[in-house]
Amino acid sequence: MKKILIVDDEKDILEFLSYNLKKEGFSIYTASDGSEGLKKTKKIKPDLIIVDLMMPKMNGIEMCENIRNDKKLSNVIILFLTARSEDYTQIAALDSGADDFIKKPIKPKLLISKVKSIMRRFSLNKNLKNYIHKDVELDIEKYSVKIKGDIINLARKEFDLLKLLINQPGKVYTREEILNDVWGNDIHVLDRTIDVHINRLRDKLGQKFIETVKGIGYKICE
Amino acid sequence: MKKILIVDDEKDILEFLSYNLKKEGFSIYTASDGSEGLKKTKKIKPDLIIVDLMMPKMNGIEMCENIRNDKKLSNVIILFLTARSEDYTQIAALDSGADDFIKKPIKPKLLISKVKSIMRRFSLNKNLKNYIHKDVELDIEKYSVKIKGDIINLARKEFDLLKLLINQPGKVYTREEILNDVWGNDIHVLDRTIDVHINRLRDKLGQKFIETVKGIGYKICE
DNA sequence: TTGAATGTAAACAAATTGTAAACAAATTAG
DNA sequence: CTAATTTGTTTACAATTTGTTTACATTCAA
Repeated sequence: MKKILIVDDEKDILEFLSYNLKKEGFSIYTASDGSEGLKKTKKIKPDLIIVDLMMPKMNGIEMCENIRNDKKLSNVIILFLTARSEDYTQIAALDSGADDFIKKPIKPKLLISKVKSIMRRFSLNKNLKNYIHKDVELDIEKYSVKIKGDIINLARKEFDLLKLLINQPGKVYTREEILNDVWGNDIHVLDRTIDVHINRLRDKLGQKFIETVKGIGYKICE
Repeated sequence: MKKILIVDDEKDILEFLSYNLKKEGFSIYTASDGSEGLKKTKKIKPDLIIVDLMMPKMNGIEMCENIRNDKKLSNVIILFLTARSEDYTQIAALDSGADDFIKKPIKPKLLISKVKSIMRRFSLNKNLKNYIHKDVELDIEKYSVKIKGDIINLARKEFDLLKLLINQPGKVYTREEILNDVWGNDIHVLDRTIDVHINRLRDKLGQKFIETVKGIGYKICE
């Protein structure tokens, strides 16, 4: 289910948006200012954020810039909510990395079709809790992996790596992507470390489960 | 360089938009109605299309639906140009697959930051583009190439080379262009290396897929 | 016909990856 | 707390793949 984080200091608006979007089957999370919004973004990893431009503590633009500078979060879609439609404000917001605007007063139908339209456009990141591909079954909450029903033991890094790859079987993940996602962008580790973990995963999952794309990276066989 | 196609029946607006976007370094193409717009979209493969909602022959929504239904074109960004901001119209347009709106009267600064913003957003996803030409299907994300549905294995340079050529079937790419694009302008490699890779591609894709233009370079047969 | 451009196979060079083992760090058990 | 165990990282080297050059054959247009 798609997760939407709504960030606004006006309670009325939070409730209004929550109600309308929940009806459409989205998972709704809320925050009442930019810094809380940023924290929740990191924690929840929503698919889309609706954020008001003017808020106390940290305004929408700052929050947006913060998110865009974090590689782990950079794929989230950001919609700005704005009472004013002054060009100056819009330009600053767009430059900070916002994807689109919703203008107040908010019209439910327009809101929903805008959200759906932009979601469709970016609908690549699944945030499922369990992944099943071929004989391999991955339970994120339990941190466990089964092959044909039998539980096998994976070390944490092996698990995280598998979790990333299994997200989109067939998609090639570059070593850079893997490092960013599994290790984080500020941790320094050699590329070859990935290869070693891939090797260990292969020992445990079978040699044919993960495929090498030479010069690029690794992917899970479809 | 990013290519933008502008579709509008009013000459003034075409010129106004062209002028402002050219200044920003975009390659601008124009069309004066939906059906011409659709033809040029297929030919030019722009990165972004700005299209007026109301036009003779084929209106913006029809054009948009046509483009979204064509697998080969489905990655283009579409911005609607609209005089009125009626909800009904907007919703209809969004359902047709538009990515955003620009309202008349157009303010240059706002237009440019909107275009840049959405370009930036989508350039993150540019790797998701797929190319299909004749029996050959190229999936950038999966780094895989299919011929009549069968996956074949290409080395990295072969893949990059094919990716370039298939971008515009029929267009002749000079060796210089190929070197710049596939190898980069600071890497020194003999021209003949290209010929060898072309030769290997032909072995894998069939002899008739890539055509030699003697004294100039190579192109993919239309 | 002739010469430059291209096709092509093979030789050679460079790069990438697999893998085992050593080493380091973190975690767990006692 | 310390030792044992597990997990994570680096390293070294072999195997393999990929990339480039070379040499000679062939083609095509002037």
